[in-house]
Amino acid sequence: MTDYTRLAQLLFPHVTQTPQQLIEGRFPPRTLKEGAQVTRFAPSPTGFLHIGGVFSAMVSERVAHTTGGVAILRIEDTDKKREVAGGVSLIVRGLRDFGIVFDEGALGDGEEQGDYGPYTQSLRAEYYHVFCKELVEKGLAYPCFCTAEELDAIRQKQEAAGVTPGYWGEYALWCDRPMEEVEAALQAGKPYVMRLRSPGKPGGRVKFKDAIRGDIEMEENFVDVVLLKSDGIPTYHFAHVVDDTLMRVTQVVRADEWIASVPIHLQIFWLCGLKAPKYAHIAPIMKEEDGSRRKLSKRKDPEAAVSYFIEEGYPAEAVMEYLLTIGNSNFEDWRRQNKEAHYTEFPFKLNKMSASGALFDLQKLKSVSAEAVARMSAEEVYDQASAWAQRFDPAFYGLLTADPAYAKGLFSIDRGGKKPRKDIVCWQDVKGYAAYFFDPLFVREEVPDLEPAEQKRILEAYLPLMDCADDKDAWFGKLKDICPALGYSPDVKAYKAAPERFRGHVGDVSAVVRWAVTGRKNTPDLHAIMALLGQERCRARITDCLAAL
RNA sequence: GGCCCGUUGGUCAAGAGGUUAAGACACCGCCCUUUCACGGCGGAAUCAUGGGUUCGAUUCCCGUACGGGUCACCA
Repeated sequence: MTDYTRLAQLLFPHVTQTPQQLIEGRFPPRTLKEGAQVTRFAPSPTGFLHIGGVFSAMVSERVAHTTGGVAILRIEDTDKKREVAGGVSLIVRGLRDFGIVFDEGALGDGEEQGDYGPYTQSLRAEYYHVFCKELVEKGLAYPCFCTAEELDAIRQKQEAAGVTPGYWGEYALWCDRPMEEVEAALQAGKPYVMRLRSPGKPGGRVKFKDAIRGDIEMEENFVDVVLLKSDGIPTYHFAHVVDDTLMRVTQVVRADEWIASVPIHLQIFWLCGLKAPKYAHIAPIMKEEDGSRRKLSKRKDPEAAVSYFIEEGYPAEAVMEYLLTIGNSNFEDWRRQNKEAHYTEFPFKLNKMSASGALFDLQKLKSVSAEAVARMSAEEVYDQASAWAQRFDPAFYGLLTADPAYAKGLFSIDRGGKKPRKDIVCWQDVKGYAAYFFDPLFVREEVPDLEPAEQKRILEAYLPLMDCADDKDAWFGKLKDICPALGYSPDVKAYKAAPERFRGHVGDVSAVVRWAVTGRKNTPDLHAIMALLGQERCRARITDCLAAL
């Protein structure tokens, strides 16, 4: 028995399997069609879900599903210090709110689905140990008993000497200690971490291909990085290698801050005798502040929390479409050519992603959202708006759902044609948009242009003729009919040709009626509004108005 | 500081060694119109910078600047 196998036995007496057995037994190859990608979104439950996380999750999920592959949601809870209670369900629920669905992984509340689990890293300790044990046997990993103070001293020494900081070369104190010393430390029960015995050298080079950036060449890793922390839980680097191998991930999609550690990852894959997955490092969503841009941050930008978009009432699919336009700029063209299609039909491509981070543009989100709402049917608008109101504006929810047919009727005004209105950007806007349809919300907030006496003449002339059941031509005909006697032109062109001959035109007349009935100077099609409001309500409003004049 | 990445209008961006350098959002103007929208038409606005290579560079190469990332028992 060599020293290495003895050490491995000492370190991992509980490990009986080999990586090979795991790979062939518990985690067999998947049967997928040619080109299908297995991807994963692997968040840490360290706080609320962030729009950048949604972006990353969406890209992973889209890549998997547009290629006919599998999307995994894996929870990276190896940092127990930063973990937040309820963090997992926050993520799962948030993602579900946006319609991002995974085939395997965490479901929240401790539940999981899929055959390649567990999908929560804290539950996978045995697997990491299996791989680590083999590395020890091959002399590629070793225990390090350095204290935080010792590590600190090393760092200071390196800084003073101006050399690359890190646990490597002569600074790797436990790399070449005699077996007796290691055993003694172990016997003494000193805490230790497991480190990689890196074969890399300063100045060595590694090359790899990134799906978004193309070929990248970097200095190879020569640091004896930590594989297992003193509590036996792996670092990200090691967990990435083991998990993505066992889960049969083929395409890693992650934030570009990971580019710098690719040499470490590639080296661990190589030393474990494993094939590394393909990588795609996506640029983060940025924010502009004080004239410069920076990555959107959880800490500093609470408006980046997905809860913000939910509360404002942006339709989930609108947010997804916005993210898609950031991700693949040809999405917009596709959307214009496929007006009716669902966004999941768009062929998302990693290699069309931008290598530099896009500024989050609320203006653009609003436009995309208005566009998305305009595409919806009155039924959909009603369903989604009332679902939102139920959560965030119960009083309005009551009004909206008291008479569903009426509410759907108001949403169908100027909707569905070739040129739908785009007044509703998010569900929060609905209340303001529809207020005058509900007596409890009705107020005359704007002031009409005409004098009260003039308004009175018009309304008195119109009221006896008003019939909300008229069809549009008959309805407008009556407005025109009262024009001549009042001194207004029923024809706008005639008015414009000789304005001095009239007090105004039919548009001015209808403006007064509009104001009396809706309290506003601008509304969608007034005929449709009055038809929906009904004769009684319109008469009451005009009568009230008259009484106040 | 070392290493890596990036830089086309205000924003998102297409693009190719020779183009009038697409398109979208926002902005401005006009048209349509009973209001507002919607829609249509038009406008203003961009290749960070200095050197090369080339007949020709925004595109290729090198440097510079600026921005970003990373160098943890965090992910």
